[in-house]
Amino acid sequence: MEIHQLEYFMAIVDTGSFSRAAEYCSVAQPSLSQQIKKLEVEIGHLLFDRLGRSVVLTDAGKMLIPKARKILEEFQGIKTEIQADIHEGQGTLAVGFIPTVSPFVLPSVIRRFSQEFPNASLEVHEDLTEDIVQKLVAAELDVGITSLPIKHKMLQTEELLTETLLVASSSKYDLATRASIQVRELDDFPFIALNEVHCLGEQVQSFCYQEEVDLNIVCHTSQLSTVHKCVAMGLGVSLVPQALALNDPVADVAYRTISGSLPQRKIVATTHKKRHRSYLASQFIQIVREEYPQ
Amino acid sequence: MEIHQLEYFMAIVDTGSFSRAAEYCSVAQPSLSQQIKKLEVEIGHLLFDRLGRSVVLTDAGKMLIPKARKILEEFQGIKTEIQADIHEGQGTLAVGFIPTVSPFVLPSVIRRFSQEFPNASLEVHEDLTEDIVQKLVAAELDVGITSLPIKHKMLQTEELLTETLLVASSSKYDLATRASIQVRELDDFPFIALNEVHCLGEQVQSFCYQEEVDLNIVCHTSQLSTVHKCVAMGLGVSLVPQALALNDPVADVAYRTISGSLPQRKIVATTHKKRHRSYLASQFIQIVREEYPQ
DNA sequence: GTTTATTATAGTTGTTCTCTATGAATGGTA
DNA sequence: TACCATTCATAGAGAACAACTATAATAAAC
Repeated sequence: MEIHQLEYFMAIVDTGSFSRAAEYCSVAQPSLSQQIKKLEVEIGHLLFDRLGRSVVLTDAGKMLIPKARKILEEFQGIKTEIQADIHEGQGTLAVGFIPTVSPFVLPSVIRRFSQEFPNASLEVHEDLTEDIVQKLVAAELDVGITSLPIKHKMLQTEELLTETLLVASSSKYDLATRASIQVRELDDFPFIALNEVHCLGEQVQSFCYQEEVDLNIVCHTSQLSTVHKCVAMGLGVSLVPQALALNDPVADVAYRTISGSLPQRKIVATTHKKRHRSYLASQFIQIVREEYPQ
Repeated sequence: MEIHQLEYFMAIVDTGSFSRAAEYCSVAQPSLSQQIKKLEVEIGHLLFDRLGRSVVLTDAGKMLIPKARKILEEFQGIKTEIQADIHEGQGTLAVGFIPTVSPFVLPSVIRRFSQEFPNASLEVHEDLTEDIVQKLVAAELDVGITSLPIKHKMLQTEELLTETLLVASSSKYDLATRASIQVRELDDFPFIALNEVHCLGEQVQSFCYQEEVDLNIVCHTSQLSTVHKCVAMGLGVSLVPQALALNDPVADVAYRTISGSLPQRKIVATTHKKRHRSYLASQFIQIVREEYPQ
């Protein structure tokens, strides 16, 4: 049973004749006769009685009408419905954020995305870079908001912004009031370090290694907010993302730029090279770009 | 867009791979790839992202799933549903009776038919032979219960029974008590004639013409029941179908057989030669055969 | 790096749908 | 009655399309 056979059938029903139906369907009349015959054989009943001058439906034919009409309508609808669904932002989107980014952007991004695409279903994961990479490769995530470097050969990155790392220091230390801060000076103060499972922790460490600064680490913690609190309590200084300073500034803490070689991280949208980037994904990335505190 | 394309699509969705889907559908994998590509082109969106090792649905693909599933289910159902409908007596049947038959058979036939085929839709027409013939030819009726002759070359008849016409006479006339009645004797009594628009009226007339009986007609009426009442009132005698005597006997009327050449009419089921006789039609004819008073 | 698994591409084969031409039958008309 | 017009069915040729085989390209696993 084929679609065009049902189309021919309904054309005959509507026009009341094989010839007129053939014209309506833009095929030769014998083709139509042949296809109807095939349909009749498959269904096991005659659909029409051929009276020579006219054709009339058999009971089986009458029973086929509503079923054929329904299927044809649905067929008709498929293409346009999918276009419409995509156009009106239907769809699902699974995104991942690294924990050193999500607190500052997730709330506003989710709010805007939900407003702009109320029909979409958004699924947000907060994971370490490694897990995000793995999920992107496995297509469990559509977009990952991470920081460079992303090394997997199946993934591609699109730069969103370059975020400066600021020295955060409570007023307890004179760093907070220094006119300019050199990297080398960091080892004069106790340092609150983020655990290296975070890419940010790794980045700070490698930055200091490059700059030949031997940090005086007094505390390792696995959450950036804990680092922040420790700094606020005057337990030490740290290097924190600019977004933290912009988003959650604490009264007694100064956020200062380092002179000379600037510690930075690149925030990127990571996607699978081989996967088609959906409209929702593109829009989501654009929203992150716009909502990222700068 | 074709059915098999949707089948291939769903097979890939279910198996998670082109290769496994190809095996499942018993086609070569390239055929499947090709058909999916055609489907994607027609819909205007990729349905799957090919990641090499695995394939994952795009948004468009996800949207297609419920629609494809629905259509395939309906397609699956069509054939069996029509078989089932026919088997359980679904369908419509339009039948016609001539007025000189319907009073005696219609009620019991309709009752039995409705009991045996509660899902069927029965449409009963009561018409003169001429109209029944015309409607049968135009396929407005499926079966006509008429009396011979039926002359139209597009129609065929199936004999149900041969019905004897009886002399009906009230006790007012000695016909009622005569041991045997000869045709010739009919002209000794006033005769109540049925109008010749009825085939029965025509048949009585031609019978008498053949037998060279010159009827003494005192009344023409267009309803058999009126004839009957006139006879009961003693206005005259008449020739009436046996079924009338069996079904609606009146106390003071005798129904006698004519000796010698017997006036008869053949009751037949008339159908269109070129039309398929439906199960319901066959069953209906059988019911009429069984329920006809004899 | 090699192997295995998977999809895409190319070219050929085979099926099937469509077409033209013609036949058969009905219904109306001279 | 005979003829003409209309309509559906049949037959055979051609075209379109889907299937196949073989092979390439790619990614994941060892």
